Amino acid sequence: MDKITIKDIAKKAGVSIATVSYVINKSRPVSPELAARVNAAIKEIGYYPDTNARSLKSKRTSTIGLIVPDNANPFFAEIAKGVEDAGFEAGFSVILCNSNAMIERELAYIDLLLSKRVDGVIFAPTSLSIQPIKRLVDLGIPVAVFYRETSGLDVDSVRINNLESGQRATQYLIDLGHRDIACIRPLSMETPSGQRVDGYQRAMAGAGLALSQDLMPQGNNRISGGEIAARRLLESGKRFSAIFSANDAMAIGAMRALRDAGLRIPGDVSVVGFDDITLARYSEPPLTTIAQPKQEAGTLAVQRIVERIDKQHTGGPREFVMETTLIERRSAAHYQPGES
Amino acid sequence: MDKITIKDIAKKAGVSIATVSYVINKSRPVSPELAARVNAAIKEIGYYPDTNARSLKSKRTSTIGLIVPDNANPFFAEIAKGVEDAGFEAGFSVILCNSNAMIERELAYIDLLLSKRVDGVIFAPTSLSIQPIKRLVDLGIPVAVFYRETSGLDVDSVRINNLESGQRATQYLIDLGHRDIACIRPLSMETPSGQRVDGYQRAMAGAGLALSQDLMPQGNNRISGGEIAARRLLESGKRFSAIFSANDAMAIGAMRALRDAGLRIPGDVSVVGFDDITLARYSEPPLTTIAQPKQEAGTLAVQRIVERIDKQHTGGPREFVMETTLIERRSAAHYQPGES
DNA sequence: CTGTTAGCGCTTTCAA
DNA sequence: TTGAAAGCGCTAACAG
Repeated sequence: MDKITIKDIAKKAGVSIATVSYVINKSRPVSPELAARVNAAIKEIGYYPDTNARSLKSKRTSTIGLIVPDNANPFFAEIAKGVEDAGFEAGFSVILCNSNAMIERELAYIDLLLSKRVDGVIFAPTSLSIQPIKRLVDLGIPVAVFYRETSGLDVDSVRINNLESGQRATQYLIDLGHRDIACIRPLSMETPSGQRVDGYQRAMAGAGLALSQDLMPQGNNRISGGEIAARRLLESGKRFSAIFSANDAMAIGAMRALRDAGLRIPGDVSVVGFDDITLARYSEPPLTTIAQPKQEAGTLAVQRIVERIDKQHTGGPREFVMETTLIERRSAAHYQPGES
Repeated sequence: MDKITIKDIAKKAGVSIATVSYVINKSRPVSPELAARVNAAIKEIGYYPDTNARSLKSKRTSTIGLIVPDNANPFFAEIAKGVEDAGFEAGFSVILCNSNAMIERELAYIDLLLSKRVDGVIFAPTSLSIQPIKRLVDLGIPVAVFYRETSGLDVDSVRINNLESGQRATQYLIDLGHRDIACIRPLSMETPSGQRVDGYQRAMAGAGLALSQDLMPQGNNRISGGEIAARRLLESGKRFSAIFSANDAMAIGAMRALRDAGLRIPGDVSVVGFDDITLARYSEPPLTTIAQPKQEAGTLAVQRIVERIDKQHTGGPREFVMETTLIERRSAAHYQPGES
C-alpha cells in the first residue's frame, strides 16, 4: 500500500488529475457526477492530499512556529495552549520550539522554521536582543512577540503593562494602610518583571513613601530566591509590614521564609505576588496576586499573525496591551500595628 | 527581496543548480573552488533550502506529530518537553496537537498530520479506542503510544506498570503499620489510574486485609473530586488511618478536606498519591507519592519512533515499561492508634 | 464543464 | 568533476 497520489484517484475515478484537484479544493465548478465519482474514489482508497506538495505552488504552509523558553513552565504551557487552540481554529498547525532560554537555540530554530517555510512565527524571546526577530522580519515573515516592546521592528506584540500593574499591586498595599512596603526584585531590571519594580517605585513615590535599598532585595525569580530575599529582609532589621514580589514564585518562597521565622501572613506581613501561577492558588495562604492572561495572549498572537499572513494588515508594528487583574486571595490584609 | 531559491544562488555562484544541491547536501564530491563559491553565495544572499520541496523527492519530512489531551496540563507539558527536546536532538520538528480529550479532534489531527506527511506520530490517547491508532498503522506511519497497551497493533508503547506501582504504594502504607486503608478511585477503572486501584486491591488481599466499598469512593481525578471523596469517607463512619489516592490531584483535595475536618496529616491519617505533579512538592504537607518519568517518557517515545523511521526496527510492537519511584515526603507516617 | 500541461524548489539519475 | 533534465504531488493557467 504505497504512497497514493492524486493520480491514483484520478485513474480510479476515470477523470483527469485536474478535476480531482478541483473537486478537492472546490476551486472550479465540477459536474455532480464526476464530483461524486471522485469523492467516492477518495473515500475508498483513503487519500490524503499532500499539503507539502500543495505548498510548493501556493506559497503557504498553513504552519506557524512557536518559540518559547520552555513549554513545561506552566506560564508558557498556557500560552502554547492558547496558540495551539487558536491555530487549529484558524487552520494552522504549530511547530513547538523550546529555546531553553538560549539565544543560539532560538537562532537555530529560526533557521529551521525558515527552511520549513512557516507562514509566521510567534515568539517569546529570552533576551532583549532583536537579532533573532530581525532575521525573520528581514525575510518578510510575520512575527508576533510576547511581553516585549516592538523596538522599532515591524512586528506585533502582545503584552501587559508591567509598570502600571506593578504600580497597582503596590497601591493596593498602600490602600490597605501599609507604609513600610518591601519589594523583592529580579536580578535584572531590563526585564518585564523589572518594570514591575519601576511600578512599585512609582507608587511609593506617588504616596510620598520613602524607598530604601534595604527593602529591595534581589532574587533569582524562583522560590528559593524569594526565600533568601525574605531572610535578607528580616536580617536587615528594617521594619516592613508588606512585601510586593515581582513574581509569584519568589512571593511563595518569601512566605515560606516568613512563616519559618514565626511570622503570620497576613497578620504580621502582607504579601502580594505577580503572575498568578497555578501554585498561587494552593499556597499557604493562597496568594493575592496580579494575573495576566496567558491563553488569551496566545490567541491574540495567532490572530495578529493570521491578519498579517492574510494581508489584512500590512501597516507597521502594532502593540496589543492586555488587561491584568488583581486577584484577592488571603495573603494580604489591612495593616495592623504590631511588631516586625 | 522575494523568495530566493537554489537557482538564485546557482546563478550567483556561476554553477548549475545540481552543484548547489550537491554542496548543500554533500551528496557528491565537489571541487573546492566551486564549493567555496556556492557557500559564499549562500551566505551572502541568506539562503535557506526549502525542506518541503526537498521532502517531495525524499519522502521524509523530518517532522513528527505529538498528540496529547492538553499541553497545559503539567503532566503532558513535561512529556511534550521531552519529545521536543529529543526531537530537536534527532533533527525532527514536532507539531503540537491538543485533542482536548475529544476523540473527534484526535481523528481530525491525525488526518492533518497524515496530510502533512509527518514521519511519525507520538500519541497520548484519550480513549481506549484503537480507531485513531489503526488509521495511522494502516498507512504505515510509525507510532508510539503513551500509557496504553499496544493491543495487538504494530506500535511501540511507553508506559509504567500501574498495577504494580499502585500495589507498591499500598504496600508502603501497610508496611507503615496501617490496616484500614482507603482508596480514592477514578470514575472509570478502564484507565491507567484504574489499574492502580487494582494494585491497591492486590496489596490489600496479599496482606489479608479486607476490602470495603465504603472505603473506595470515586473522584473525578481532580482536586475537587478528592475533597468530595474524602468527605464521603468521613461521613461513612468507617475507620481508616490511611488513604491511597489514584492520583495526586485527588490526594491533595483529600488532604484539604481532612484538614478542614480537624484531622492532622500524617498524625491522624496518612496519605499517598500518585504522579508526583509539581503541586505535590508544595502541598501542605508535602505529598508522599509515586513518581513516573515524564520527560524521559517523551525521550523514549522519540527514540522508538526514530528507530522505526530509520528502519532500524521493522519487527512488531514493542513495550517499554519505565520504572516508577516512591517519593517519601511528609504526608505518610507510621500508624499510631488513635481516633478516626 | 473538463483535460493538458507548465511549473513550484529540490534531488538524482544519466551523460558528458 | 560537472551539468541537463526528469520527476516528486499538486495547482492553475490555457485550451478545448
